[in-house]
Amino acid sequence: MTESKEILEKLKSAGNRMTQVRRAMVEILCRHKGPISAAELITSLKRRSLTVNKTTVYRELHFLLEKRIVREVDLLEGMKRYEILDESDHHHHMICLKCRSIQCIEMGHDLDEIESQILKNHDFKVLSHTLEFVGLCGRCRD
Amino acid sequence: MTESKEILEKLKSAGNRMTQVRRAMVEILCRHKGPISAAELITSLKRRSLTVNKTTVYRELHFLLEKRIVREVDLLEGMKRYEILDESDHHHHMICLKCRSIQCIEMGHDLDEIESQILKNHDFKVLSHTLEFVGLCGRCRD
DNA sequence: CTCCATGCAAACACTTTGCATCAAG
DNA sequence: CTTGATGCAAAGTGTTTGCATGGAG
Repeated sequence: MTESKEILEKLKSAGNRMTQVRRAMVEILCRHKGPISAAELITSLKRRSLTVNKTTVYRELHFLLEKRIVREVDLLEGMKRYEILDESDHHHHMICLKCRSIQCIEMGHDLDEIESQILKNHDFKVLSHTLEFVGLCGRCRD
Repeated sequence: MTESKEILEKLKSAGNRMTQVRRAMVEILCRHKGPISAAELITSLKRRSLTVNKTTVYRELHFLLEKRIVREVDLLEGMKRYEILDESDHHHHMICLKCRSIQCIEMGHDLDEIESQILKNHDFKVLSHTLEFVGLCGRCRD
């Protein structure tokens, strides 16, 4: 789990304002396992007695996106999800068709070989990829 | 390129009505390389002097989806794309960041090994996956 | 003639924008 | 005090629904 304190320090020392919403959102994003949606963030904030307008949440997410604190994840649900961006932690997701649970899965550099092949064979320089696995988790297969 | 004639025959002999819109949409989907959006379909139809309401296009796409003629593709653009579903043609996409072009890339069963590892190590049965490569095509790298 | 297909308007879900107000530093 | 953060209402975008009409078989 990435430390929210570190991130907040970094933002502060870069001259960004430290507001209640910003602090709370970074903390929630750090604690939450798996990517979280704007709506879920609002619920989480409310649980901390912080009633925040959706506009503010979306704007803060854009801010964190721009600062490369979070990254956007699209799991084909018709909405975006966000998770802390940690360059050293390359992972993908497993989405259960039944219970809709989302687990992360470490992947290392399994696609590096494929991506260098793509450059050779297709003259296309891969900068990033999205890879999500859809299926059934153990509990839902019983 | 999948033959639209075949698909239309199949649909007809299964007792489905053959309308101008259905015929045209299947043809466009077959001819178009790479996944196409609802809006692009409407433009394509207009080029054939067929002015079709978006509702009709969405409904026809759902119909083709249900009949497993097409599949949905999400390239993180905020809208869905559709392409002819051909079980024997397992491919993914390369999306250029600059020109937004979409190329298909054959992939065979490169992820089978990873997916059986996932079942073993994470007790998660992968049924399908999404894999898209984002980067720069040859022309845009010059 | 019987249904499925279609168009239109309106609703929907998620996200963004404009503008006035608020609060961090 | 200054500027970035916030709330609210409205607009935007992609998609879906309800309902009446139209056309394939």
